[in-house]
Amino acid sequence: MDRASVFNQYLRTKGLKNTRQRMIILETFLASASHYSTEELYQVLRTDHPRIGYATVHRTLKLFAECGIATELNFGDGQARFEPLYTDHHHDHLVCTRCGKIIEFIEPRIEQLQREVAQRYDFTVDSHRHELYGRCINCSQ
Amino acid sequence: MDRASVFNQYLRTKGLKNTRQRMIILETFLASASHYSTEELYQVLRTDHPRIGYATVHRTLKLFAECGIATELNFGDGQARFEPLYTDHHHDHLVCTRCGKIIEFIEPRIEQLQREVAQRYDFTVDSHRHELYGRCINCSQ
DNA sequence: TAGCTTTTGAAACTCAATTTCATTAGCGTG
DNA sequence: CACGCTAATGAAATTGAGTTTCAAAAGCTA
Repeated sequence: MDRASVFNQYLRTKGLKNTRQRMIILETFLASASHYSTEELYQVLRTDHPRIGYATVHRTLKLFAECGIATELNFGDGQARFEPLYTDHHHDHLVCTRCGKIIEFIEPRIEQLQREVAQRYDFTVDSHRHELYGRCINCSQ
Repeated sequence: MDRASVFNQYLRTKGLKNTRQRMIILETFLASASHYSTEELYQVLRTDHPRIGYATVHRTLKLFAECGIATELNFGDGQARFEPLYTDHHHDHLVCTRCGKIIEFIEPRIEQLQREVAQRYDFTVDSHRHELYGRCINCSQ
């Protein structure tokens, strides 16, 4: 089932409504280069849909996270960011502190070690954050 | 060189002043169980030093981070937290989302894999964040 | 289509972080 | 030690992302 269907089904089961704004935001969000903050997505939407309000964008992104088609990220710049979630391959992030570029990486051995660590402390992990900050190849001199 | 000396030397080289407030905040911060938010440290200080203002606590914690004796953490609860930095053993965190308990863990094999990942993308790492969120042993049913 | 419920969007509000600014306090020099 | 300069302090104001409010508009179900 694709992410649009997941979202629509989530709306239906929760008794929420399938509105024009939500569909436009969903479409734009899924089509976009990911890692948008609310403000950034709002600015992108303004071009073609100037009547859609910031609060609606914000609430809709929260809904995406709730229903599992997006994850909320925070890279320490004081703005929450969202990315479409691909359930079939978990990844973490390299964040360039100069140009803002975000690189996704997959490293199953790290995931495995995380499970080991959690077990060591009798800890039940629900989620994790793992980001490396520094310079991407273009920004290192 | 201990952390108090590092801070004092930092003040001197930057032409900043060694004030009563800064010394009190430093002492309380180093003596404390770590991972204080600004607000929490401010509340602790209020007991014995009610004249020290919130802004001063905030500015002083930022100074600690600047001079390298503390690191700024963010566990997604909307408040920055600070912990005294021990340069001799880097660690990451397990964060209990129910009781707020914070467990520090060390796993050199994860550090090593991080270096591998960075190399894979020609990325120069300056810092990283790695936190596992879930339930500690007391909070899992 | 009616009637009920949710959504929208503008504006207001929240809350931590940060800045402002007049007063106070370090600190180097004479 | 006092002078004078500079930085620090603390109360209050400001910022900015996030969230809530509320009257009007729109979706949904019968």
